[in-house]
Amino acid sequence: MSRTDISNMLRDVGIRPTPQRVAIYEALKGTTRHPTAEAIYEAVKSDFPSLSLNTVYDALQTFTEAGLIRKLAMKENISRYDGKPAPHGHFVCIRCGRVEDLRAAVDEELKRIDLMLKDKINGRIVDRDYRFYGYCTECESEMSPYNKKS
Amino acid sequence: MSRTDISNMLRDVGIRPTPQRVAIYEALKGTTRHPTAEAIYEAVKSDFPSLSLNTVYDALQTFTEAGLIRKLAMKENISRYDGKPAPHGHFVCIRCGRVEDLRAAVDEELKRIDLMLKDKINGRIVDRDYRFYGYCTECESEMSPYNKKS
DNA sequence: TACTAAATAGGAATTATTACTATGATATCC
DNA sequence: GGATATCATAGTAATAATTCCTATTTAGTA
Repeated sequence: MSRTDISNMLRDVGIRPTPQRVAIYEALKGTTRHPTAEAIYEAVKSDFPSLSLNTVYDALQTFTEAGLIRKLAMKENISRYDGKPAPHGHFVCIRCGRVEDLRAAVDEELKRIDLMLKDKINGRIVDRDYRFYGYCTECESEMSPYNKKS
Repeated sequence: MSRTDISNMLRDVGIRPTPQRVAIYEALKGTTRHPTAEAIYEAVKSDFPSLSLNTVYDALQTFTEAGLIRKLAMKENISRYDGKPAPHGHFVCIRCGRVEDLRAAVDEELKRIDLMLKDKINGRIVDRDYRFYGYCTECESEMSPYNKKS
């Protein structure tokens, strides 16, 4: 998605496509790392030196309210952001902190589950986040008894 | 569960059962409101005036690490705590902020789903939180066109 | 009862996020 | 196309949840 495309898309949903916003959106879309506001700030700043962290927070909130991206609640109380607007699940490593999307196949299962549960839940659902916590494969191997650090 | 029972249980898992800790644990177990540290502090303080908020934070962390309770990540970046240690799902109202446990029947479905997904996920899972966001029934009725506030 | 290790509480420090505001850019209306 | 109103940016300061530090107290143990 080119910057022009992003620009048009933002205008379509009623968000004024400033250069900062386009760059912030582009940065978030270009990664699967679920970055923090700070990380996005650092990434965009390199080719946008005057950028303010406030602008990043403001843009992320604007995008979230428009449903273009989503805010992820993290136990460390530092928000992360996800460029994929459709509901999907996550795996969070409780050792290194990385946040991974679940594999597409798993997400398909979860979608089926949504339909199954929809009318068993009190209240009108507008979003969901199936979250798994554990040790990612990399941390698992680093923690292996044959590969202990300390 | 009496205070004596709590005391013994804490000792069993290697946590020194001080009066503060017992009262904090009791307060959290006695509610389904998923309170914040601050809320627990206020609740316990009434019959424990010398209590420090630090002690509440410390106790909650200790209990969480021991697997007795769980910490819930919230989008507002204010942690809430859940006295039920077993994995279960939540419904979060995006209007009033309340956090409800899912009905037992739904949790049963989710347990079955866990088994189904277990070996389709990379990494070793140690916990999960199926989270639905939406409007609780009370907020829905308050927002109804026949009952509009403003 | 004395000893040791850990818990408490108070204050200070940290830090993610928000609020405020002057300046600058963009869009709208004529 | 120019004047004007609206909105975005960026800087600073404010807010507030959580953590850090430390002297004092308490609980468990010999």
